[in-house]
Amino acid sequence: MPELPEVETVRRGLAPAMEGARFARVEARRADLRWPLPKDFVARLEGQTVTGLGRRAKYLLADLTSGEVLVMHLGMSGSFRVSQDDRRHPEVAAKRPSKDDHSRRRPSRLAALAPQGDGTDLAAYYHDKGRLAAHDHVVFHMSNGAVVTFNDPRRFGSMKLVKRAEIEREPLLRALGPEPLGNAFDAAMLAAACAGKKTSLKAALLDQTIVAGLGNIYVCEALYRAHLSPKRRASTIADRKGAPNERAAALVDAIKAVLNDAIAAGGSSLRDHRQTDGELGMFQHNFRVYDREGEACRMRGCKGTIRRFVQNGRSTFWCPACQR
DNA sequence: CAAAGTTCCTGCGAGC
DNA sequence: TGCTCGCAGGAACTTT
Repeated sequence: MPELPEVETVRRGLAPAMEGARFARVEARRADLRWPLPKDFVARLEGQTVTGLGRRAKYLLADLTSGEVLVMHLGMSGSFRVSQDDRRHPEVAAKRPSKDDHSRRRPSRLAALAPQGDGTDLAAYYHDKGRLAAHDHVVFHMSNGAVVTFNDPRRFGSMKLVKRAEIEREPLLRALGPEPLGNAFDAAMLAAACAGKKTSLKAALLDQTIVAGLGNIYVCEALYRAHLSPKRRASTIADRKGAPNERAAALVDAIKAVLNDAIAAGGSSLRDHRQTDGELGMFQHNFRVYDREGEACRMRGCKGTIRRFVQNGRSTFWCPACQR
């Protein structure tokens, strides 16, 4: 699923559920996502409060009171879902008593687990396998009643705990290029990074060490908006000294515009991406080339047709008529 | 069949 | 010529 706009959409959805809340209980239902979770993963999370939820490129970063950072990546098919366990509120639970309600079956466990009275003691309420779906690998039961569930069929996603003080040295983050929506990302920077590159412009934009957060969809869309061919050599957006030309400026503007548009639309929903409330992202309806092979180019004055070809093992969609 | 991502490995060319 | 070194491209991971 997830490129920068989808991850940012997820971050915004998770923030109200997680920031300022404590991990009352954590379930690691699979020990292996992309890599094995640390053996003490649950212990290092439970009891910690999330002081902030940030994003770097396609990574989500949850700062914890322990001084560690929970680094999360959605891979290709990962998604987070936030639900509210209303049974933790006695007045709500009382309105609909049920013989099947797990909370009624566990009074003794509840009492045994009730050291604090603000959520931790109610953790037993949350355990409800009937609510879990296939590929729900990690579940965060927050002290505010929010239940945050990580689902990832392909398990290319990952979670890792890193000390805040060592975050700059973290291998996953260390080599990342600038944020495409940040001030550091401009025509001069992009041109300098592409100067001397023998690879294609498309491959350069997918290279997370040049600019961090773009993926296959938004690279295709940005190149289209900038009228630049994905086959063009990356070095041709710079002059011989590495200074930016007009192509670099157009490309930077196109990248920022398409990412901002996509974030405003809640990201793109193809197979797996959902906003954390389960709503679909909407930006897929605004794709101009991605997955539009054979359709007429919609660029003003262009009579071209959108084509697809495989580049570095991945589908590239473009208009050969207006992208040069 | 092809898929929104990242890491690891191999092969090639440049340069010493 | 031969040997590094770095870059570019491809495979692998997994499930639907």
